[in-house]
Amino acid sequence: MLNGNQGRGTAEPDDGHDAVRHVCPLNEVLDRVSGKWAIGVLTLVGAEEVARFTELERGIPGISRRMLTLTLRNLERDGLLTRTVYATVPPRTEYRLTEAARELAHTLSLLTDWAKRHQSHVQASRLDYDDSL
Amino acid sequence: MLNGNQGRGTAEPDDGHDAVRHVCPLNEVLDRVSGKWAIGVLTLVGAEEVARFTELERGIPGISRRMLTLTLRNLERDGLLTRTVYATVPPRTEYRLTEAARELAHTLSLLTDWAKRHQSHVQASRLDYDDSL
DNA sequence: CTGTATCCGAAAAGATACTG
DNA sequence: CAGTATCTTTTCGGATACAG
Repeated sequence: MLNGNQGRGTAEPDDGHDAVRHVCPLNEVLDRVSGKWAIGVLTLVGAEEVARFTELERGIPGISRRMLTLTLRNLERDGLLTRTVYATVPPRTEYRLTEAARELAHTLSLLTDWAKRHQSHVQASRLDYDDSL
Repeated sequence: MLNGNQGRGTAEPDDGHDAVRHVCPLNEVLDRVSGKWAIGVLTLVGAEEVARFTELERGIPGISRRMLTLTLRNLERDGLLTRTVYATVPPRTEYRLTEAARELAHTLSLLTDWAKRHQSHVQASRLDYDDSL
């Protein structure tokens, strides 16, 4: 902890090169859920129980196919969701949260609570700060 | 929520341009604590109760002055820490967590718990995934 | 339908030098 | 001591085209 050089999350595959990582567990989690789309994907798959690619694409306005794929792959790699491919024509792929991801989602909801409790404080603080410039 | 186009955190000042933001509270929080150094700074200031600039610089190996400054400014702007400047020579600046930040830190510690509980699962999943490539 | 492959611009972070 | 200013590098994400 407090080791410095904590890598931030990325949607691109992670080589794990950054030698001084993997030390603070908290940054580890944050790496997993950071990235512009991870939370949205996690939340939607969780809400649907089981989700298909195009369904996610439609459910998350603004996401590109590339980013959806990248985000899904990273979450799968980290064991947060499973990917099941049916070799039919047309193909069908199903995504589901793992139990670990469901527990994570629960913990994250506590963070959401914090955000709701303090959102006016944060907003006011920003206005103050920006005005004082 | 699930609105798409959630901006990710940045250490650079945030203009708030990204029109479709500020909708999912969770992404709001994540924006605040993302950035490579935010958690480290938050944690160290919290541990010291009151911290000075150089103290933080020494306590967070690898951080540059620029990034320390940017990170501190963003946290201050969001009302997560206070900055008190004493116009002495040499100058002295003190940083403290706000109450909101202490509550945030507590919630984040629950995330850390998740990370510790699942870190072997995640690690194994990654090895599996990478092997299968 | 479920992806890949490329290329490109934007944004985050690092290096280095300078200052009240 | 506590920052700024500038420049460069690295990483992330968007756009577009193509494919099994």
